[in-house]
Amino acid sequence: MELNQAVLALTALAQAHRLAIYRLLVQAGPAGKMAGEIALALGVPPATLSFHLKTLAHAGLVHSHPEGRHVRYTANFAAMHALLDYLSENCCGDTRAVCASDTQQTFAFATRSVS
Amino acid sequence: MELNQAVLALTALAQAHRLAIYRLLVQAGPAGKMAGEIALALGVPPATLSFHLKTLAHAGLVHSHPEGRHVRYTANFAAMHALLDYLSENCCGDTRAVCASDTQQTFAFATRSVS
DNA sequence: GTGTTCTTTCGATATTATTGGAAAGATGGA
DNA sequence: TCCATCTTTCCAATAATATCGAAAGAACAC
Repeated sequence: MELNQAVLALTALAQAHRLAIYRLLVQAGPAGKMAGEIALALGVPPATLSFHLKTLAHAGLVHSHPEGRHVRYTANFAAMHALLDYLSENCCGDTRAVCASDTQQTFAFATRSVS
Repeated sequence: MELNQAVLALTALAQAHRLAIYRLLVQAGPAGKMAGEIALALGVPPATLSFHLKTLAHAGLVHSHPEGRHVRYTANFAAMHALLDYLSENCCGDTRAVCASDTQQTFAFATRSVS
């Protein structure tokens, strides 16, 4: 992942409505949710919701699948995975022990299995 | 972590200069870097750099420690950890297998040890 | 076809963020 | 003290983003 793509994804998540939408889709799993279900769950006007969904989709964080006159939105888990890897890249110059000593917590997302 | 705090942190990271600064500090580890070193590494004018460092600090993503006339900035690893946990919270309604089946990759940051 | 439902686009407005020169504050050295 | 250095604040111009009513597009039911 490159910096500009990461900024795009982070910008998409850096807005209360969009973060709420994204989290809703993460929790929904691969089944995702219809645009209308999202609107109902979050109380966002249609035009506003559409604007934010478009932003999330453009950033690659969600996918949309038309189904009749509905549109199903799903979280793109691979994209989130790539973003998290990017944020932790070369953490502490890869001396993991140093990271761990910093905060009682391990900077553990550096230990995730990589694609 | 609550939504507004997460939005604050994501907003702080959603800007090319700030993301570059943050990654530099992550890679520097607990030793961090002086403001001047960051300016030199990234070629950002002093006033602009100060603005962005303040934004990152306000979001809790970095800490600042004055040392004489220099100021050392360090990444706050615990804050990043909390943000990542928030993003993956209740992933797929906690049926991890479903997440994994979505993309060949496990949504593995859900498996991290929690503070 | 006609009407209904779901979603998106249009457009105008309001709000917020970014930028960097110049000046000020604060520290250390001679 | 006086000067050089490091960082922040001030400020105003510029740019980007969020909002949502109204209209349009697209698909289903009858």
